[in-house]
Amino acid sequence: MSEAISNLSRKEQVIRKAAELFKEKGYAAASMRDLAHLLGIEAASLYSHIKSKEEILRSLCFDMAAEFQKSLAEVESKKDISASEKLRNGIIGHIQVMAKDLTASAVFMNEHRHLSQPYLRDFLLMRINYINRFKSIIEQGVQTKEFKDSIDKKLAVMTLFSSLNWMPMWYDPGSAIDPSQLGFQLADMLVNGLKKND
Amino acid sequence: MSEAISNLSRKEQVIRKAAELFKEKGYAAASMRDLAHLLGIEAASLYSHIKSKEEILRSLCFDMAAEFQKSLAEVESKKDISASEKLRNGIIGHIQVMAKDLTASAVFMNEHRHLSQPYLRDFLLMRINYINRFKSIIEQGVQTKEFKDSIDKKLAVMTLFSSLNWMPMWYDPGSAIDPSQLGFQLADMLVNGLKKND
DNA sequence: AATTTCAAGTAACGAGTGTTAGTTATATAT
DNA sequence: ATATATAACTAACACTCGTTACTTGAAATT
Repeated sequence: MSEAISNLSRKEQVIRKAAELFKEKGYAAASMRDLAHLLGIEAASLYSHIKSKEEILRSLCFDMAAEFQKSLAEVESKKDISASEKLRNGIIGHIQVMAKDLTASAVFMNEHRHLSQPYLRDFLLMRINYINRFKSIIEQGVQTKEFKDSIDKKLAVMTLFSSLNWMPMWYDPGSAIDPSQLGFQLADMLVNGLKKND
Repeated sequence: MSEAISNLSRKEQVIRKAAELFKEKGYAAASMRDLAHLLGIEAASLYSHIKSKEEILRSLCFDMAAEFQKSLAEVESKKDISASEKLRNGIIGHIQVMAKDLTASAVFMNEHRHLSQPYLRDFLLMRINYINRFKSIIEQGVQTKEFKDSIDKKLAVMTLFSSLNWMPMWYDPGSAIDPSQLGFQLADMLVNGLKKND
């Protein structure tokens, strides 16, 4: 079935262009005719490759979610590691997943709310689960007294996620700082703060 | 002209409801018929109070922008204050402005891109200006050696803004932590980090 | 009591939406 | 050479969109 392969290839072209469009204009404001025009075809022709507009969004959101999941599971699997090291690795992993596809990451973050049920519910459950696993790492760090106990844990974890999730909106992959440095510095800033600690 | 006052009053009711709707569904996905239904009137009746859908968005975005502007100007006006104290005050001020209207803040952050030209251009220029003024505070802190010079300044300021700007998405005003504590802790976390510094 | 203002209503417009049905030209496989 | 699969096309559907023109009943002002 070599059809399947080449079909997938063209389908992925459509999905990637859609990601760019969704990132730029937002899912709701992006029309299928816009997307078709970007690809140089007619709107109806898109349906040779995809089932619906929302199928594109689903595929973008859930593929990213799976990659985040995988990255965090790998960090969690390593035993005998301090909480701050675990947190650092989690942050770096998250950044690396995003850096592999900044466009899809932006869609994942900003457009997931346009998923219909039951997909939206599933998505949000996965997301809460992911956040809670980071929260556990922070709580572990508080217990081992690596981290302050003065800071609200929900605040801490949401601040962390806010910082991570907005990265695709401003990060320029052609800039001086590369993704692995970015992850490292971001982790340092969140764990150690801006202030000199001497 | 008592008409102006009562008209403004009803107009503001419309705008506030619109803010809720825009926050929940996004500007593009929110229809004037949705908004009218929430207010218990017909869609066409909205136009007794507002000129267009986008006028609502403009008013939400630029009113918030003015408040942020005012808050930062006040912080900047205080002389003989360390960079970290200035940054802390800037963060607390920003959070307080947001906390006064979480719904409008969410729209300000997420929906401004649906402004048409030339409003979008104006908005983005104001925003860059605001960000750069925070960046100046950070640079000042690096010069006085309060802050590390190892961290990329763009990264630092964008991380800061990401944290601030996502707050309206998760903060529950009925929760244990109140807005002024939130601002204080957020500032502490970003300046000093999660780690204990002893 | 007469007039004006306010906030709503009805009806409809032109344009744009996602999507379907059915067709066709080109490239590939048999 | 023939059959198949791919990727496009045209035409159209039912629907929703923001908005305008005009009207109406109630409240406030004179």
